[in-house]
Amino acid sequence: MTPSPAAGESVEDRVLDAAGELFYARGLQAVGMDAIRGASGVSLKRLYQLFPSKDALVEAYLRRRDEHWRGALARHVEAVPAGPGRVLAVYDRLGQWFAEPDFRGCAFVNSFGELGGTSPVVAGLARAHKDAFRRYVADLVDAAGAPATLTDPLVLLAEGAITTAALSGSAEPARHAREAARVLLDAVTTPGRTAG
Amino acid sequence: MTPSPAAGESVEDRVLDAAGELFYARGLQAVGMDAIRGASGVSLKRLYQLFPSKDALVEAYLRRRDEHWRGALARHVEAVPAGPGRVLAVYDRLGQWFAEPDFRGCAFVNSFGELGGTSPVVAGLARAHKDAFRRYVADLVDAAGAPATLTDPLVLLAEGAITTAALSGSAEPARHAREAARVLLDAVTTPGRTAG
DNA sequence: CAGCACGGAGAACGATCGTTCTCCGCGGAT
DNA sequence: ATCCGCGGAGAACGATCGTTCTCCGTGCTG
Repeated sequence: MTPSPAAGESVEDRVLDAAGELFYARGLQAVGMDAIRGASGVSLKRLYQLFPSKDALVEAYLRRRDEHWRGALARHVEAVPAGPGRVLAVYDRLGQWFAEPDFRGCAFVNSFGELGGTSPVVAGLARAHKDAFRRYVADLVDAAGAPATLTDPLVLLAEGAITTAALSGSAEPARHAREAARVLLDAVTTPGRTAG
Repeated sequence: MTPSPAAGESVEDRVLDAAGELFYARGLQAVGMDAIRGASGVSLKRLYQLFPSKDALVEAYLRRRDEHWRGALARHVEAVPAGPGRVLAVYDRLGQWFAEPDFRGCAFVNSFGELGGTSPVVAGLARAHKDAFRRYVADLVDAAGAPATLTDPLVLLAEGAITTAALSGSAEPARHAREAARVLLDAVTTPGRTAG
């Protein structure tokens, strides 16, 4: 039906690809609809036929980013054998991500910082993304036979690694988080003293 | 010299107080100079005499916030006896902060997410703030007699707690981070097995 | 070939924002 | 009492942006 001049992707995908790259690199408010038109090659008229407003495009961007990000994580994690190794694989995936040349932190944290105070939609999508990530880690912890109390510390390490990698421009935080996670897993497997 | 109608604070302080509250609550770009004029009661003409541009005001806001934030942390930490307890006191201070009614995450992370991709000044100030925090934690770790390798994991826990508390609207992450930090400190004090 | 619906390019419009300018009233000096 | 200069209120200006509209060329239908 609709001709696809670049590749086999639909016009909507081309728009979302271009918009996603720009939004992530420069921030939501800094990217105008005109820049998206230029990057996607889709006319303004068609843009507004596909998405009724910039807000709707931002929402679509965040929803798609959530899917893609969690999909890539799951694919990486599920390539390693079931067990505690899958928990550690989360940090390996983070390390891969941090090393990507255009990495600039978590799109949801960035969007929340920019618009979370004003836009309930953006705030809600960011919360939903983090909740889904936490649930995923909780499932991995459970499947590894580790106590559920480990979930929150492990999530905090991941979250801290993302922010620290973004600000410092280094992929090192992934290794630090992974090592700390291993210590936590060991500490709970081999109970030392539990001080008050 | 300059009359201070509200309290003993200078006009510059009144501006920075008002601008800081607005910038933090709504984001940098969402706050216009007119809103700052309204909130501070300082005329536009005087605003531009004190700060040559909005960018300069943003920079002054971030510099002052760095000072205040780290000052409050140091005051809290130094109220507890020297030793490992001071490391844990960091997370207690975070818990206090998270419970403040207008808490909305780290102002530097938020600003970086919004303008870090565009403004080298904002990116640099955010990096400097995080570096200073890391150095402070490193000093506490050192003073506690703990190995320096603990610094990075402890910082990741703190960073993750800040982000998670902001997104979830809960102060719980401070407790989780504190407990994980205690386990890490214990694990290194009482060496269990160190697997490869 | 004439008529027509569609889509693209980009102008137009209204709103907002950073920044500057104008106008006016007040307080101090002579 | 008159003049002067400072500061405030807010209009003005130029730029940008989201959104819509106009105009034109193109390809299909009879």
